[in-house]
Amino acid sequence: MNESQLRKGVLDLAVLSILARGESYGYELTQDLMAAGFDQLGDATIYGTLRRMEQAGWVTSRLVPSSDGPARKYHSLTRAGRASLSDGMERWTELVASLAALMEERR
Amino acid sequence: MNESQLRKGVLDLAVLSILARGESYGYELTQDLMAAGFDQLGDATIYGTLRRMEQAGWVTSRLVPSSDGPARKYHSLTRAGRASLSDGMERWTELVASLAALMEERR
DNA sequence: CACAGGTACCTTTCATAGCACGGTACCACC
DNA sequence: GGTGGTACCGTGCTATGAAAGGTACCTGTG
Repeated sequence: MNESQLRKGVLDLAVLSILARGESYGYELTQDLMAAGFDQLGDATIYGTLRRMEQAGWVTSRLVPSSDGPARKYHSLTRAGRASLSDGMERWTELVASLAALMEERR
Repeated sequence: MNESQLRKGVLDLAVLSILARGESYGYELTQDLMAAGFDQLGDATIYGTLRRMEQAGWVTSRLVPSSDGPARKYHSLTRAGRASLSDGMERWTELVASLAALMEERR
């Protein structure tokens, strides 16, 4: 059970949560997530996640040129993305509760 | 983000937690887990998990014939399995905290 | 000017885990 | 003898996190 397996699926929730605070771009998201405790997070993981989310209609993106570096691709939540976040948070909470119950009973 | 993705990695923790209460077998584990809130859990998932755990040295198994049904394969935690559970619980707690922080800040 | 380093994005490829599906086999009961 | 519950297993599919590599922009510094 390596760390990466634990992260599976949870990462979507983390990204959606950050985007719910306002638009962001891949590089910044990676930094934010690592600062939030998601260690050893490769940037390719985030870019893949964002691409999937855009295909699913959860986020939209716009390319914004920058004068002091490469262009940034800003992503914002759509209505569907917000719905998915609510839904995911609910199931996440249930999962946490289920596991907490199991771990509590252990001796 | 389907339910099964959320479960990735988490299932190991759930199985280890149950086994920490005492030995059990695949079929019973499946029942217990579904009762605990892990809906739509296929039995193949559990058998695969147990097989991986045995290969990893986290559990041992013994086949016990039954007079009122097929033989059962009982699994118990090894010392390494117990260590893995402790470790996993710690990282799980951290992950839950990280995500809680992210979800809280959302508007 | 060359080049290192930070920023920012992307693609290809791989390993893994959950799951659907199908199969085997034992036992009890009607 | 057929149905239903118990109990196990193998094969193939799919999604996803991650490694590895590549491109390109800009700001220093030598």
